[in-house]
Amino acid sequence: MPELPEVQTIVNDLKTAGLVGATISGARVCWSRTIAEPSVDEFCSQIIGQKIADISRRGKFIVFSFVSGLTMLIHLRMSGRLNIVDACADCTKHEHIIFNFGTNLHLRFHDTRKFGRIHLLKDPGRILDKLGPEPLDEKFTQEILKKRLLAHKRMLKPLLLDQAFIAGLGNIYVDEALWEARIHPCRTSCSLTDREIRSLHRAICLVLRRGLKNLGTTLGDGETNFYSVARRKGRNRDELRVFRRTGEPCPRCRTLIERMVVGQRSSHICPVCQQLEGR
DNA sequence: GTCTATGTTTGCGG
DNA sequence: TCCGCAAACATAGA
Repeated sequence: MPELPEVQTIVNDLKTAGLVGATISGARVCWSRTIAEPSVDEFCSQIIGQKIADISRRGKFIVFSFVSGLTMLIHLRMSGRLNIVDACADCTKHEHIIFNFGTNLHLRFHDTRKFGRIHLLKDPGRILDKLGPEPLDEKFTQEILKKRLLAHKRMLKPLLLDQAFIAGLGNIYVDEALWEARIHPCRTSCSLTDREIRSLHRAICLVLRRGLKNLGTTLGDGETNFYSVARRKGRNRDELRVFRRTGEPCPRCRTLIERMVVGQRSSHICPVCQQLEGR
């Protein structure tokens, strides 16, 4: 599912495809709930003639900045995808929004589970300012992480998944980071030692950079999996140490990986490397 | 064919 | 403040 490395990969691919500088000539909305704001009618009329000045990422949002000053935010949620296809290509089953450029290309928003959302607005800060720090930004230091962890008394895993605490992490990379840092997901945020915080900070950066280098994580072959623009898969699955590896040996100590539910989310841990020990 | 787990976010109630 | 639960959906896999 698209987390920071997957969303960044999509943004990079959109830019490589040459979308910056292109002007949208119109949009067709096939599933209206995808458009979070404004109304579908307003969205379709306001998008006409918008020239793309930049494409970037904030947390798990794809950010289209237009020359006019308007911004389009796309959140893929679970199964959203952006495809650049020939304008003549038949419309496939889950293509909900189709952008035209007056060329032979289309940008199509494809979303099997229909949870993805698109905003078109003047002030993206209204949404983006609620997000926590960017983990790969140089301003995200150990000290910042420490200060934020100690400010809460919450279970670590749900806290790391909270986009207002830190932006861009999802279930896969949180499990991977906690394993790298040898910390149990049920630990309380304010109980971590300085050493553990330093380890966690490094681990978060490590697993995200690794995911990015491998162009994201595609878990299987299904429709709901991650694919970047042009349907390319990510190859980070082979690099995962614990996620969906229940019953396989821990790469560090060979103990079998266990699956447990933490904060209503499946979690994968090494019971020896990541102990709770009455903390 | 049926049942269940899945994963992101928001919102509600305790 | 924090937690659990449900909902928004369709699909994969048992």
